[in-house]
Amino acid sequence: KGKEGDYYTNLALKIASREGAEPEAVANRIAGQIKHPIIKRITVHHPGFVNFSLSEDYLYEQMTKESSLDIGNGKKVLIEYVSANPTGPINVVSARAAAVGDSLVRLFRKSGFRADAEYYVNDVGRQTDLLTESVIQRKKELMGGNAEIPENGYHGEYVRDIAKEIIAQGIEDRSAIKKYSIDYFVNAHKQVMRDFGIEFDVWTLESELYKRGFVDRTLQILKERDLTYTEDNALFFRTTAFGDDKDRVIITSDHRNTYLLPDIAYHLDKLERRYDTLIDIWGPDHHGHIKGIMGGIQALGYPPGILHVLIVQQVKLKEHGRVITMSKRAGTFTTLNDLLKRIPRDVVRFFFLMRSSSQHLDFDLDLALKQSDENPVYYVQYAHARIKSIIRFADQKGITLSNSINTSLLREMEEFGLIKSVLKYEEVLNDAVCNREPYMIAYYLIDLARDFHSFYQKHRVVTEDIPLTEARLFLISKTAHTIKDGLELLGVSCPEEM
RNA sequence: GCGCCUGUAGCUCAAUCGGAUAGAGCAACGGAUUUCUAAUCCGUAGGUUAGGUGUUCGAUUCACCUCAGGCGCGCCA
Repeated sequence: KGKEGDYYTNLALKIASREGAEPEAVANRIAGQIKHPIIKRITVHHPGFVNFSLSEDYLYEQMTKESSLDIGNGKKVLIEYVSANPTGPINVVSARAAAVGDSLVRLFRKSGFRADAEYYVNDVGRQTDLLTESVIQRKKELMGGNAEIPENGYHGEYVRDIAKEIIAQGIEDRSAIKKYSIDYFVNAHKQVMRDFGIEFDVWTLESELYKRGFVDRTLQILKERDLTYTEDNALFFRTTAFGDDKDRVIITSDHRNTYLLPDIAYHLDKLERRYDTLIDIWGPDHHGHIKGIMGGIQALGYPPGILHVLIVQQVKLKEHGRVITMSKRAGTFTTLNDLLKRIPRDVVRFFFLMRSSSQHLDFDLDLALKQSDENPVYYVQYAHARIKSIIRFADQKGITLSNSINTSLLREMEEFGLIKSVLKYEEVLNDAVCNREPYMIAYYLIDLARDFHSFYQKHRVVTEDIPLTEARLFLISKTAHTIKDGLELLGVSCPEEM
């Protein structure tokens, strides 16, 4: 999009600088050589930009075509996200990752990929042991004893809730308590994901990877390829061979696996399921693990480019102009559950997707609660509801869309604005998928809604002029359809009336 | 100390591979509706892009330095 015209290129400036030529002369030569029916006008501007304006006939013609994007060619993509540990509730960063991940799955599917959504459950290891011990201590406390919560144990109120249930059900055995505690959270996570409108295709348990031998196989491969060594009684994986700044421990001196070994095994499992691309969505505290996993992928013989790790940045909750502090230690962090209790799902989704996921996000609770023009999600939804209302009105008048719409009756400035905005959708989809950034859709929808509202303010749709009415009805139904499609990609509902 | 993210209008954020006069929303101010939804529209104002140096036709964007905020640097996940 240029300052003038619909598209621009800086090609002349690039050529001129390489050839030592005069930019505007190059631009003029380019402009002089391009002739195409879809281009109405080409202009050259200082210092050497070439601007293209599309012809009206081309725009009219495009309006009558169904838009679709197929850049995936049926390639398989696996998007793994949230994967919160079954040792506590889902926090706001994971909630944001949930919104982003789900939207990406929808985006990839929309653009011709075969995309699966996956959730990984770390149901093995020290954290689950700590949870188990914390529950046992709370149980002891509830039965009249003193709780001795271990160092780095879990202090949240939910630990007490689990202990109560365990007492009520008479569960005594440690391993049974462990299973009960993990199941408690896995089920809770499944439920809150459903409440958030997200269905995962696959839930993979870490314990299953052990059972199916993936962890042993991974270790064997690393050893065979001479990528491990023992130091201080611990087994190291030579990640420095793949550009890491230090090697990583995979088996501790007291013979426990660190997270890294099963994580690499998990990626082996994913890769053997024959995906063309893997996408992992992680929180900001995990960026240090990228090199370890990338090293693992390469050690297993796969190109590093097959995996894309997206770091979703942190979320700051704000209320009454103040930041709500989250303290894990005190067990007072805000969860996705809490958020959904207070704020409509559509708003939570839209707010998380309104910003680039690689940027820090301020979540303003006061604004989210407002059902007014300050809240952009309603702005977009309202445009759709307004259009539907007009279509109902036209219907009452007996005007419905015929097969012979004359789109060339649309000649007003606001009409062209809206036409171009609608036609831009395909490009926006492409950008959003290629950049893996759903916020581009959200931005676009706000723009599209604005273009519609501007048009609406200036021109009446339903008039005595039937051919024009039909052309405008066609334009706005196309707009409504696009809004609905876009909101679906964000996982936001699209009401018929408001 | 090292690494990653961030710093753009009062606030929250855009700005495509380095491109044109840095754009939106909210807040502020001034207007608009006898007709299809005012959860709307139009206008005004608001900027040393944290600061500095460099690279070049051109820097919010790239490099280096300084300042400020966040996160990570465990044989936890």
